[in-house]
Amino acid sequence: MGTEDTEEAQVKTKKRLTDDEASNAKGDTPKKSSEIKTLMLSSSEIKTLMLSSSEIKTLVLSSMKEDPDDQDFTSERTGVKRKRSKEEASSSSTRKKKKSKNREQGEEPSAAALKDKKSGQERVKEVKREVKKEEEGEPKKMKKSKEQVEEARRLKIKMKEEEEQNRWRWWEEAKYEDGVKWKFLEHKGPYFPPEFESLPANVHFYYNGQVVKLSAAAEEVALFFAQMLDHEYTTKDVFRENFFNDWRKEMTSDERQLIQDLNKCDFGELHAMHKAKVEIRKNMSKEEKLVIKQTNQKMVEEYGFCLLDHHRERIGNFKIEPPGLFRGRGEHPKQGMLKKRIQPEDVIINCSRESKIPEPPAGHRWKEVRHDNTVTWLASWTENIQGSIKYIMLNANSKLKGEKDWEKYEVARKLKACVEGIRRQYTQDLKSKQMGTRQRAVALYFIDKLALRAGNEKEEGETADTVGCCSLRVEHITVHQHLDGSDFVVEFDFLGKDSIRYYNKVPVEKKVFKNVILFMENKNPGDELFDRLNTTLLNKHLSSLMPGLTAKVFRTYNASITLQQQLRRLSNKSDNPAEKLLSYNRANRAVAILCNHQRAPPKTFDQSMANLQAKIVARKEQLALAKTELKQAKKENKAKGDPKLQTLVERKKKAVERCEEQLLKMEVQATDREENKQIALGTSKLNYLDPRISLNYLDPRISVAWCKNMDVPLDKIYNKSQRDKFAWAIDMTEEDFEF
DNA sequence: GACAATACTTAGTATATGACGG
DNA sequence: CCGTCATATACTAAGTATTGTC
Repeated sequence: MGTEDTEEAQVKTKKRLTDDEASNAKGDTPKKSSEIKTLMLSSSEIKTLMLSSSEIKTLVLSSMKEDPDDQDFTSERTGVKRKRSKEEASSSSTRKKKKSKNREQGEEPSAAALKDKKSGQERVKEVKREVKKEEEGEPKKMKKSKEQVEEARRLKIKMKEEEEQNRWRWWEEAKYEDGVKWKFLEHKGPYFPPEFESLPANVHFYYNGQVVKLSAAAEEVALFFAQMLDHEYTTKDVFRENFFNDWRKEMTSDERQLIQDLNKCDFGELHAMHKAKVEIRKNMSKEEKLVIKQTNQKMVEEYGFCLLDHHRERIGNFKIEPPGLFRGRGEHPKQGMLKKRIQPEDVIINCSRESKIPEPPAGHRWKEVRHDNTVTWLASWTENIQGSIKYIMLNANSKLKGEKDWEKYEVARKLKACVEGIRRQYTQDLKSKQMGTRQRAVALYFIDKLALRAGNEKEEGETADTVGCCSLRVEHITVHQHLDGSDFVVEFDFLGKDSIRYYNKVPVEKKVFKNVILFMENKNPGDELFDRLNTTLLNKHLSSLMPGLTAKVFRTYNASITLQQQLRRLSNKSDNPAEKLLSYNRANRAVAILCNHQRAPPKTFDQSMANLQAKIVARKEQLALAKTELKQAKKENKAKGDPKLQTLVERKKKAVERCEEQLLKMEVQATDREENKQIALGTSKLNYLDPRISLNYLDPRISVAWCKNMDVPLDKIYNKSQRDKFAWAIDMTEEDFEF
């Protein structure tokens, strides 16, 4: 029901409230559109690993799972591991096992081996550099370069294999008992941002024209504001007021006495200093930048990983959020408030009882150290703006995140099996005598058909005024008996998550239409449309229809099923690679429209579009030239038959091919972007469709299977981190996979 | 049963990175 | 080799959903 409609891709207008009113143009759906992701992978794959001794140790440790006596693991932990290994052996028997064999042979990445690996990676880099030089160089050097290309390729493949071997294939292991997220967890604790350093003596703050030397606390907050001066944030009344209030709280009483009016504050020198610093950073020499890079890498090595059940896992956000001025989205009532510096005394650490407990920074202690293995976070603190809890958690490529993701798609697939029944039921419920049931039915209809979010209640005045399905108000809906040739049209206009506007005119079933009118009767614009319904009630009902079913599952289900259908409809095995990618991107776009995913347009959109067109023209010329050169070379070759000329012909041929390929690619890219813009501009002046975000809703196995079917290399579709994140799907998916 | 607390996913924006053309 | 630009990653706000508490 929902999906067919999405295929028609009704034009939807979306944008921020603050933007100009859209023209509500109901244009035709552009016939072509998509976005080519040019993926540059090679260099990221060849990341130079700075192996600290700690990493080597952890790697060695994790590789020694077959040799527990040698380690400081408790017998309990090793016992668990042994048991799981056995289970793994039996449970994975139905799956592909070829790759796991190396893992079981207990290959030990000794320090020496690791060093070797590192040098291998460096070699690849060197070879690549040289290859680059060669390509531009003399033809006679080609031979050598070919060898080196070959070597580089081999090394790359070897590294890939190595990485594959080191990967934790958790999806082949048995799951833990309910609620248990890990058996062993060790980490270094979060990384704290550097302390504030007072301003240099030659940088002044002025109040009412007079130099004022601020206390350190006040100075730090003043600098937060000064740094943002270029942003329009700082011109908003709410922002300024919130900032000024919180700033004054940080002042000494003398300062507070003096500084009473933000308009009399002159942050000019602080602002200039900040800009100068940014400039200096930008103009740093290569060497200086390298030093910074290496320092960062060391930091990642030390704080960016944890040890979870014998496996070294990347942490997603190991840094404590630095202090600053809160920037909410949309018309946030708390924008500009001071986000305070977090101290170790605010932080709760979570890890194994028997692990090495992280050391708090010198002179500090943790708020608490707990050992709760039913949660996935490593550290947490309470943030002062909303009073919500922030967590340090693992990277998306970790077991904990991956398993949850997988589970999510499995629930959505289960919904596929029973969605027809559920639709029949809510269609029935539209006629219910119970008001609550009817409201539930209409809400469900919207959630299913339009992929609306559930719409939890929010505390008024705490956040921007945004809504989802259950929290829609009368003012967000307009009903039209007839509109643009359709009957029973409901017009939605509200701000959703992140204050992104949702604007849509949808023809609905008559019963739905009548109900909406009924729900709106005798209500004020500010009243709730579904006054007898909330997300808890809705989800209670849903979970009674199918275990694990909640409102958001519909978004996952409808997005994934749409992608699958669109891919089947749009792509052909006989298409050329660029066309295949275009189809893939178009299918993704259909999902982005469904999910109302947008972003601010790049400031330089028009410029870059023009650039691309110019490039295409240039490439066309180049192609023409290459063709004539090829002809010329062929002619000469025929006449003389020189072997040298023969190779020249070959080269020219290659050049022509390369040109054609690139031209095709660029043209597809141009089409894609142009169409993206068309969709966006047909609906809103300021926002663009963002097909990338839909990733959260799309079962990666659909894409993996599609790649296999279409003979498209996976790295055309997923970049490195996406491939890491979806390793489970890439490993287990065959070409006959069906969502 | 309301409501607050908790945990975890989703999402847009800012910034870093690195490929590519000049 | 260097600047420009697109892409990748970092960051963190803003959602969803469940659980605990009174």
